[in-house]
Amino acid sequence: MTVRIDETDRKILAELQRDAGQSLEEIATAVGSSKTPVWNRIRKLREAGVIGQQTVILDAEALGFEATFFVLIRTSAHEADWQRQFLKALQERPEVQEAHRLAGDIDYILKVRVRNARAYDAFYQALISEVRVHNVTALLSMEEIKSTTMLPLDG
Amino acid sequence: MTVRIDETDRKILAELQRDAGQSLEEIATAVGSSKTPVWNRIRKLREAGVIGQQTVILDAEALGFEATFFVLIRTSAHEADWQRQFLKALQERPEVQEAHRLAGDIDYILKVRVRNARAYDAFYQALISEVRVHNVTALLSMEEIKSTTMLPLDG
DNA sequence: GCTGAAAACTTGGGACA
DNA sequence: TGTCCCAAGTTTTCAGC
Repeated sequence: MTVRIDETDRKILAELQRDAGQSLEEIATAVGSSKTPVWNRIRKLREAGVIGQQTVILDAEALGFEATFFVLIRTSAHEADWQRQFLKALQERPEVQEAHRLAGDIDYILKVRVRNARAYDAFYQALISEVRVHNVTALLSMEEIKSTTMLPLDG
Repeated sequence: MTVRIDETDRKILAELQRDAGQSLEEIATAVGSSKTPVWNRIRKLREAGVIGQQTVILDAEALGFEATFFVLIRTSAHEADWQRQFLKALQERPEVQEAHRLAGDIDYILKVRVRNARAYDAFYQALISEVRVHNVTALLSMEEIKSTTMLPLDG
């Protein structure tokens, strides 16, 4: 499960994060190695699960997803059964882009991407009808200042 | 700037989101078309900026990024100059994966990914020394329940 | 705006230092 | 482990429908 990752692996991962569409040769040049060794490292990192999904970042606004909400949830129900149901509800709803269980006062935070405020309300009503929650605060994003999936691997 | 996107475009985008490493032929089959038309559509969508960065999702924990914080920021400074400086600070810090300006009571939310709690503290100290903020609440993630960049394009 | 095919490039793997 | 090289497959362009 744990993989030993050296400097070259880290450089390869940084290149792949930056642009996964590059040819093997470009990556090899960028990291100062050549095709076969780079290819073997990539294969190993993929097998180890360090490299996951290869995807494309789409322009959410251009596709009509104009509202992003961060939802802070407090609950009084802490039983295993409630939690299982809540997790299942989140996994099933594609408008939930992120969900984290938190330490402290607030129990969960969600990032919810929807077409408009009405679509958020529909989501909210569906959620609270499926699972009991104690208190919900929705924070509406006015402007996405920054959004990246890149990890800083160069340090 | 605005592109007309039809059903076929939407299917292509959904396929690319799901797996950007597929061959043109696989995508063409999946959407019920053939290589050349699919290729022309992809090119147009790329030019229009609907398709952005092509990347790879890495396993943050395997790479030693073990702490995620959501940071809620209230400020009393609403001058353009302060805002410019704050935005610049966020853009420059690679540990900030998301930053949104919010409507209402809380002014900004950040998602910050760091190696450990000490690294978060270093980030926090650096941030408050660069820009004046009124009130900061950090929410520590205990568990990433869900994380995706995919938009639900099938509806 | 599609089909089909040709040209250029890329991948994935084998033989060898 | 890395370098060189090849066959198979893929991308990109283009003429014709």
